[in-house]
Amino acid sequence: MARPRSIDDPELMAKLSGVFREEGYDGASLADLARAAGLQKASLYHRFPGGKAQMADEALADALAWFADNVLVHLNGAGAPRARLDEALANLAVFYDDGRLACLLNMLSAPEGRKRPFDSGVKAGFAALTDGFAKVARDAGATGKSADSRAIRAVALLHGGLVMARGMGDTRPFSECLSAIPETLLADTLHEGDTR
Amino acid sequence: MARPRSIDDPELMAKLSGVFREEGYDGASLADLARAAGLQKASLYHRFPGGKAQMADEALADALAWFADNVLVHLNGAGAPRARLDEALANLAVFYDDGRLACLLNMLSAPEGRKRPFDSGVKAGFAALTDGFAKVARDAGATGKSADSRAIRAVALLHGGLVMARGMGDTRPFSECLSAIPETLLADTLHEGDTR
DNA sequence: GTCTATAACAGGATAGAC
DNA sequence: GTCTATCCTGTTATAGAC
Repeated sequence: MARPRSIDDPELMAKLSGVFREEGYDGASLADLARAAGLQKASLYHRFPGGKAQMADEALADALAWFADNVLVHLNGAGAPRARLDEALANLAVFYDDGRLACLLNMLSAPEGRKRPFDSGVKAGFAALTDGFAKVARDAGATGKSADSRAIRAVALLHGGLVMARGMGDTRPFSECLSAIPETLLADTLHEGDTR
Repeated sequence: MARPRSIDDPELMAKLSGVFREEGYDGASLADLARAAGLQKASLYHRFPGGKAQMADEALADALAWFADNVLVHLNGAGAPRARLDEALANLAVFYDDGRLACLLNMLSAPEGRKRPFDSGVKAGFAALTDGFAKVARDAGATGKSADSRAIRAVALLHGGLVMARGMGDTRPFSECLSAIPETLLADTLHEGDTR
């Protein structure tokens, strides 16, 4: 999506992503990133000539790729909508460590008109997830317009749950919101309070 | 809640809040804040001896006070649940400028264990809003446990909608999420797709 | 109370040795 | 490719005149 991606150490990217997810783009200093990576700042600049912006860029591309492989593939795949959705939600719970880890889409989208070329990646990430949820809703029988509405609400529940979990220092809001997503997307086939 | 609050220029606080909401805590430099306030950096330090942290602290206290006066007062007031909720949602739409302005609760909650004494304010803000929504749900007939779940989902919809709107540069997700809140809180009395 | 000026420091980024 | 050492800029913060 974003960059052709040369071969790079996945472990390194994971460490860098962790810093960005915890500190945000501005909050993450090169010292933080170097410490987490176990490298010197100059070494990071050898891997990322574009500096911090490139690190964030690749971290985002990495996350989007993981999303595509572990979440979207289920949402957009074949099979029963509810089963597909459960697979995707289970992997989302893993990705966000049950609400303990923030989302790069939120952490990298702060400033409005300024620099940051992340905007297109962030936008694409939200759109891809929304589309995936919408497909599940349509496959479950929702009309196109209703499916779109439900998908937006589902994405908002996911990210709102993450924001709440981080802000309150409590992962329960995230769990609550995740469990609300099936009802939100598939209300025709599920009744509130049923066996789940 | 946070500080006794000496008499301070509301206009100044509004300007500073705007910078924090747009740039985030780390992204907001003193130069940004001074420019927005129309003051010199040293003047800001005269008003806020505690520096940037105090500015953010007071901005948050300010926002919480506005919330209490314009949102919570309706949610926790008397009258028909739906009418109270509509009042609160209308004011929320104003506060967030229909999704164009981010929420301080999100912008100030980034780092986990670090410094930042905002955590208690952020937590209190989420809790107060959740409690207000829960009260509306209970008054509309929901059981205590169901009301709590619905309230968490409503808060998540609100903040998730804001995150989406900012990330996608489009206010429609925010509007969609706002309109989903009544259904979420009052599902017993409203059916999806009714006249609103 | 607000200004000009500046000190003290951290952050991002490079040079060059190995 | 990774290190040590360093530069330069922007940032936080303070001193002192008005």
